[in-house]
Amino acid sequence: MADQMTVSKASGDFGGLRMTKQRQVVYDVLADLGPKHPTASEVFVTAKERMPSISLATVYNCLETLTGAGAIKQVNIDREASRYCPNLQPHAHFYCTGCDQVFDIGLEKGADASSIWALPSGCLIEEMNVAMKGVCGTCPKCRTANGHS
Amino acid sequence: MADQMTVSKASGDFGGLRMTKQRQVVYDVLADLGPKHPTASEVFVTAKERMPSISLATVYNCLETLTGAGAIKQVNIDREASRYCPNLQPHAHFYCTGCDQVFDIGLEKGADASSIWALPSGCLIEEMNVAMKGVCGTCPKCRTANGHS
DNA sequence: CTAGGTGCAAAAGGTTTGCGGTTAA
DNA sequence: TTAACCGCAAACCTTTTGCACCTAG
Repeated sequence: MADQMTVSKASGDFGGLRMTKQRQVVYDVLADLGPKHPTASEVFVTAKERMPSISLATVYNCLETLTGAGAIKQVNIDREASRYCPNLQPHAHFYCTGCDQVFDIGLEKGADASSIWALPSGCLIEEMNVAMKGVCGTCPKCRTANGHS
Repeated sequence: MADQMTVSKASGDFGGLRMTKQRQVVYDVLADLGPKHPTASEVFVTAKERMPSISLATVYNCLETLTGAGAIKQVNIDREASRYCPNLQPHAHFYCTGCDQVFDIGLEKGADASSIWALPSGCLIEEMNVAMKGVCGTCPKCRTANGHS
């Protein structure tokens, strides 16, 4: 049972990052929207409901800062707008073309995402990004797409 | 020994695709620039040397069409401009921050890129994209970056 | 108090599109 | 012949930036 208390990380605890109200709101929105993997614009919409004065540029700035601080992750799928993800575990992203949603996909027990690749010796991976596309087969739209009438 | 005669794929053989001079030039440029993983702009520069009348929009259109036909692959690393790749084998891309190059990374013998992920049952992968970032450790710049004076 | 963050508006960069003329099949 | 494609320029969308004001520490 993973910790569900991610609604509001203790203020001022992002590795010495100066915690402004805007950054807190942006982080909280992302934690609340959690598995929706919202884009910057989508974060902006919800953030503006909670803090009407916030600007889109600030949302971008906050997302970049939080990403740099390692508090969140940026997710790029194709050329679409970046999405953001509060899940810090190593995982892949699966974009379902049926329901237009993004799912986090964890590693199989004991699996290692880098050992399957024939890396030239000396290569040092600092970051790996795995994005999949397909149909999830469980959502209503996908069942239809899969021919379950 | 893989077939190296990729300089110019027989005209009109991209799965029934209408083969225009522009598409042929774009494909040839990509095949020639091969492992450089050029961006659309870079393809445009070389294509224009061979066919001065070609336009950037056409290069984009051709790259998109060729990608759709499965003749080439589009490679997205972070938010940078898309790169294109004539290598149709399953492989990952490694971007070296030291020498600013992109390398193709093949799978280890017998490895399977999807089986390491704990996919919900019913999930059907149609496409997988693996991008890594780091230092390759072999180019001069990387050796410097790695502290080899 | 002040370094750093914010809001705004404008710019940048990559990519797509609309349209009249052109061309492969 | 003609549906599909090209070249051009303008539009589009996401993201970044410059600058004056504001605020957390």
